[in-house]
Amino acid sequence: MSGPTLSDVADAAGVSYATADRVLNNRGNVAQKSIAKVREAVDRLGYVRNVAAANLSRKRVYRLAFLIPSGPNAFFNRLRAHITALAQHLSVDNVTVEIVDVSAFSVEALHDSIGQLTGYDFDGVAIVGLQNDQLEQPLADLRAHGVPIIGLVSDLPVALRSAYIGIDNMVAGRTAARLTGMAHANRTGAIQTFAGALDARDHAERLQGFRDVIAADFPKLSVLDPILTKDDPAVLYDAACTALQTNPSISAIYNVGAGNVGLIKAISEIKDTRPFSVIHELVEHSKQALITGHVDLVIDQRPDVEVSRAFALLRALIDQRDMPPMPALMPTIFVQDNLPADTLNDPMEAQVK
Amino acid sequence: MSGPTLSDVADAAGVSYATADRVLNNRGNVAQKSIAKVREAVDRLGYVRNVAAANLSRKRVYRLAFLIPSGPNAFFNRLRAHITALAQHLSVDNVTVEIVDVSAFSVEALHDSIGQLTGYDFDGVAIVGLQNDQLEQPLADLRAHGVPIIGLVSDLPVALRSAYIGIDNMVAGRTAARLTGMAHANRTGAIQTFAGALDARDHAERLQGFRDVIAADFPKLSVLDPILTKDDPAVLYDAACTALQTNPSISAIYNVGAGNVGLIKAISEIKDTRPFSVIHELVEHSKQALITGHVDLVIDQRPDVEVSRAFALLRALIDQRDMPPMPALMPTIFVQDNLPADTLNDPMEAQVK
DNA sequence: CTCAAAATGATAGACGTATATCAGAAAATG
DNA sequence: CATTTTCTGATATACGTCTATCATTTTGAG
Repeated sequence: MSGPTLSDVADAAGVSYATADRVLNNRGNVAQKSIAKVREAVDRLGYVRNVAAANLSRKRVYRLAFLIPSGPNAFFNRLRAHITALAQHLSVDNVTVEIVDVSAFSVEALHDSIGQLTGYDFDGVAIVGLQNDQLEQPLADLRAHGVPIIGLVSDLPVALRSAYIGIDNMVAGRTAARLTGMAHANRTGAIQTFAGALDARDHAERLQGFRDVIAADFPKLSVLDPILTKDDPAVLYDAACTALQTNPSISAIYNVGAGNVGLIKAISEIKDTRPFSVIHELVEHSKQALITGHVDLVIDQRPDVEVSRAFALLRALIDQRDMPPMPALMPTIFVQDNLPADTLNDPMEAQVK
Repeated sequence: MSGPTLSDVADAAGVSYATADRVLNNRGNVAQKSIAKVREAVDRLGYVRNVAAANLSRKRVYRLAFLIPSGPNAFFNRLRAHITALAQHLSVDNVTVEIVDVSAFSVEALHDSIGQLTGYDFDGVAIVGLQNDQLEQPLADLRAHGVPIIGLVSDLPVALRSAYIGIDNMVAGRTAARLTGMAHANRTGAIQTFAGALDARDHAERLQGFRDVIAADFPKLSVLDPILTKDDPAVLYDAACTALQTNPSISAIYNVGAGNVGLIKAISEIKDTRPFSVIHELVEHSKQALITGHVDLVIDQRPDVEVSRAFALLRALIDQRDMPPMPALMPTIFVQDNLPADTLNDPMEAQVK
């Protein structure tokens, strides 16, 4: 029924429990011959360590750290909220979480924060990363301490993390394009795009995916070059107002970045028919914009799913188990009708339910 | 660090471990006064039972049963596949699953199957249900045996199940309507609808949601009365061909039910521009239809998410824990660009073709 | 062959809970 | 008050693993 125990393995291998234990927890001082015998017995019997018993015995606690960009960005606040909410429920399983705030998009700050992690001994770390060589040193140090590292939302240098949890931004851009194209119903049009900065990899990828699909499948549409906004609502507001007044042929708007409060404000001030509008990340203000009809679509990366996966993955890595089945994350499309009911900006309120 | 133990609670309550244990596992033969003292101590110390230790001690196995409609329906095959896949990975946690096939949509068959569950002693049961009074008796029996019951995909009589996991079909219909409306870009049009049967609650609800949104927000569109198909691909094929030939004003198609193989075939045979097409449930053939461009949208209820929630929920119910945070399930929109990579194929599917 | 080093076996206590047994105390009954 | 009934406490064993200790055997080097 419930599988073989380590004693069974020891018996089958013809060694003592102590030796089998030495092999499994590689404590050293074991002859190669014995190691082989035990490994063979493990395979033959299909032994899997009873993690519950093991954790009970060694009073295991999973001390996890999440490095999240600080600042007013609503998406990261939502991410933070999901982390704390889930962490509270996982405290039953001896999981403790520390959220480390990192100055947004600063390589230096991230570098230092990762470096400091080595001091406290965390058992696993999830990082909203950057693709930058400067991060290699502290990451390698962390790894050397045997700490599993995963990239979250935005990837780290590939060689130095065990996994990445986040969406494929090219796919996100393609999805946005597909629906924008559909909404034109074979009419002609021009799509004004906005981005925070083009050296932000996710922004560039979304834009690329968007362009690819429009070019391939919607020849009557043209994609206007992105206006760069630094994700600043004020900049976005001004830019959107100007663009809309200057170019009456704009039939759609797509912002690959953040700062949507400004964009929504600009759209809400349009008197006649507004352009078809697509933005990213479902947060309180984008949700409201869907409901009030100022925006048509929100492409979301489901931070709740990402967070829950991050926890599961880190635990699996720490226990050195194999991972549960996890199909690739795909961007989710929200319209005003399939909005989740929960509040997105207030973690405390969400708890109450 | 890791919370108080039951011994701590006993001490705090001024009773013996044995008495504290009697209270927590309500073994009876304990004075009201003692019960109160223990309860108070539990609250005061914030004691939570260490489930891992408890399960270890009592060699707990979670024997779960899933009652799933049998037959060639691709969606339910996919559901089955997700159940077995996840079950395999949960075997580490002593979870065993039995999938009980039930003749599709037959109240009598479901009645009997539920009745038989009482014999084998399962620890928790998930049922793809029907809203029918006849089911109350066997469900009540099961409950009397202390077996948690949840409705999956399609709900059971509300009073007799602990929870329902599935999407709101009204929302699904509304979502379909919103996007169909968008795709008309303010043009006029007529939408031909299809349904398996209108006494199937999910079909009726989807249709209702669809109609509501079109009526409210897209006055230039009309919703044609549904053609009833019994979810039979052959019927659907014939009906779709006839409708499309007879009524050239059809600008869109929406099938709230199954049997899409037939519908897709009919659409693929159209020579000039095909109508905008929306169907439900991402399975291998609907995925292919998206890729080949015979269908524009697939509204999916994410059976993988449903299954994983079902497991988590059943375990929580069995352990009498409180549940992890679970925001309402919302229908997911797939276009050809945000398709999951994994194969949705399954053995049954091959036979149908 | 000798002696240290390396490897192995045997075993015990701990983790927190479940379950059972038995003796003894408190309460209810007449 | 005696007697049954109900309740309580004390204690032991088990679950599967980790960790540690100590004695013993095997191996390798000189």
